[in-house]
Amino acid sequence: MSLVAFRDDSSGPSGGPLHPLIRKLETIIELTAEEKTAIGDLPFALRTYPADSDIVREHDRPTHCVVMLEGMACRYKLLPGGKRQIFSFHIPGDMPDAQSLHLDVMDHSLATLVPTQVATIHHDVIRHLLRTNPRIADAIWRETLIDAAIFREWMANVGRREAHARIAHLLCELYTKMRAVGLARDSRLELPITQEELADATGLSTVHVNRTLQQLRAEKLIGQAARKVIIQDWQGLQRAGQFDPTYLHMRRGSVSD
Amino acid sequence: MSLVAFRDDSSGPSGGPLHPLIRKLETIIELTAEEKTAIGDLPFALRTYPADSDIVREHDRPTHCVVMLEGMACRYKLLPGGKRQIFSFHIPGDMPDAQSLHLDVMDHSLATLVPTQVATIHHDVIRHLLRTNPRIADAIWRETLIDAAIFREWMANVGRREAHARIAHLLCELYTKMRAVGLARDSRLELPITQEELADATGLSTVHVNRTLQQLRAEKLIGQAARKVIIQDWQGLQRAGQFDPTYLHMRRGSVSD
DNA sequence: CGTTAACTTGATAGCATTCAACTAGCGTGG
DNA sequence: CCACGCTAGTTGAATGCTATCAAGTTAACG
Repeated sequence: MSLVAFRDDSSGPSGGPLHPLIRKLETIIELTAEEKTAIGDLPFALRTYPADSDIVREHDRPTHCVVMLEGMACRYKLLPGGKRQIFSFHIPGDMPDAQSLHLDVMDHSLATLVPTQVATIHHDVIRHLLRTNPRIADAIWRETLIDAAIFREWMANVGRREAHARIAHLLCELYTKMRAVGLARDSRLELPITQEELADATGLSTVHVNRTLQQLRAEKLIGQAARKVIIQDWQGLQRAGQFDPTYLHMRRGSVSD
Repeated sequence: MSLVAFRDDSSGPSGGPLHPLIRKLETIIELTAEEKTAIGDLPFALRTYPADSDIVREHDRPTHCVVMLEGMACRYKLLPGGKRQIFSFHIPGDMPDAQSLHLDVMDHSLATLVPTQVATIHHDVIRHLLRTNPRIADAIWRETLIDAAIFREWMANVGRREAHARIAHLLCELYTKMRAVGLARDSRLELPITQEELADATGLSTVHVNRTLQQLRAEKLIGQAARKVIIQDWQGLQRAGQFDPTYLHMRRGSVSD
C-alpha cells in the first residue's frame, strides 16, 4: 500500500532500485533526464538488515555510502555510562552517511529501527558522479546542510523546550518529512519507533515519554494507535511543539496543510 | 599579543586580510600556491561589528558569506517564550554561514560576542571559486560537515550529560579548537563568553552554570580568572566531560596533549 | 498459548530552575 | 577622584520538572 508512494510518476516506466534517491533529490532540484540516468545507472549493492542492527559503526572508515531504500534507520551515539543520543531518523531516499565522502572516520553509528533495505555505493563511484554532475553535487551538499539544520533544531528542542513541546515538535517534523515523500497522508503516519527511541531522540526517559504521549492524547492532539500516530489536531500539535518548518528548507508547496 | 597567532608563517610576506581563512583551510588540506592566491585575491568587504550585534538574522536571505577575521561570534535561535539556544561559537578563519550558499533562507542568526571584524564575500564570487577549485570546494564542504558533527556532539551533550560534564565538555572543545588555530596555548584560553552565553549553549540556567563552574574550580580542573579560563588539569577535565575529540575531525598531530 | 518486548503506572528522589537579593568590576561623568 | 550605574557574577531558598526504581499490564509473535 505505501509502496504506491514510491512509484515513479515522472520518469517513465522503470524506476530502478535507486529511484527513492532520485525522488528525494527531485524535491530539491529538477533533474534532467541525463542526470536521472546517471544516478539510475550507478553500480550498487543491495543489502538487507534486520531490525536493530548497525549498518555503520562509530570509528568505522566507510568505503561506501548508504542509500535508504526501504525501512527506517537512525543515527546515534553511545556515551560512556551507557546513555544513548539519537541524532536523526532516516527514511527511504536518504543518504545518511554522505559525510563519509569527506570525513574518513565515523563519529557516530547508523542503525536500523525495522528490517531495512539499503543500496551501498562505492565512494569512488559517487565522487565521479559528483565531479561530472555539479548540480547533483550541489543537491547532495544541500542535503547535508539540511541535516545540519535539523541537528540544530533538535539541539534547541532538547536544550530549551520542555518534554511536552519536545515530543510534539518531533512528531510534527516526522509527519512533515514523511508526508513530503509520500510515507504519510491524511494526518496518519506509520511510526516504527519505540518510546525508548523517542526518549533517546529527545533526551528524556522512557517513562516520561510515555506520560507525555498520554498527555498529548488527553489533549486530543494525537490519537491512540499502536506503532502509528494519528494526528487529530495538526494546528494544535504545531502550536504545542512550537513547530516552524523553515529549518527543513522544503520547497514551497511541499509543506503540508 | 594574541595577534602573533595570526601571523602567516608559511605563505610569504603579505598574508592579506583573508589569511585566517587560508590558515583554517590549511588545517584541512594542503593548499597550492595557486589556490592560496585564488583565495587571497577574492574581492571582499571588511565589516566591523560591536559586541552583541547580529551579523545575519533568522529569515534573512544572504547574498554574501561571512569570513571571521577577528573577534568571536555565535549562531543561535530564539524560541517563542524568549529562551535562546546557542548552536556554535566561531573564531577567526571560520565561515559561519557557508550554508547560505545552498540554503536561501536563514533558519538561525549569527551574532558577535565581542567587537568583531569580518570579511563579506559575494556568493557569486565564492561559487566561482568553488567551481574552478574543486579541492577548495571539497574543503569547505568538509568544514560544513564538521560543523554538523559538532552540532551532534552538542546535542548529545545537552540531551544526555549532566551539567558538570556538559560544561567540562564545552571547555574541552573550545580549548582544542582555539589551540588548533593558535588562540590558546599553555592551558590558557581567552574566553569572551559570559556565563549566560555558556548557559544558552549548554541548555542550563545561568545560576546553574555559575555553580557548576565553581564546582569545577573546587575540583581544581580549571582556575579562577576573569574572561579567561585556565585549565589546571587537562586530563581530568577531559574525563569529567567525557571528551573525545574524534568528532572534531582534526588532522593527526593537531590534537592537543 | 506461552514468552518476550513494549508499554503503563505509582512512589520517591534529585538535579536544575526560578526568584530575589546582593556583590564585584568597570566605564562614565560630575 | 569618587559617585553613579550598568553588566556580570554570586548566593540562598523554594519549587518543579524529570529521572529512577519497581512492578504490573498489554501486545506482538511463533
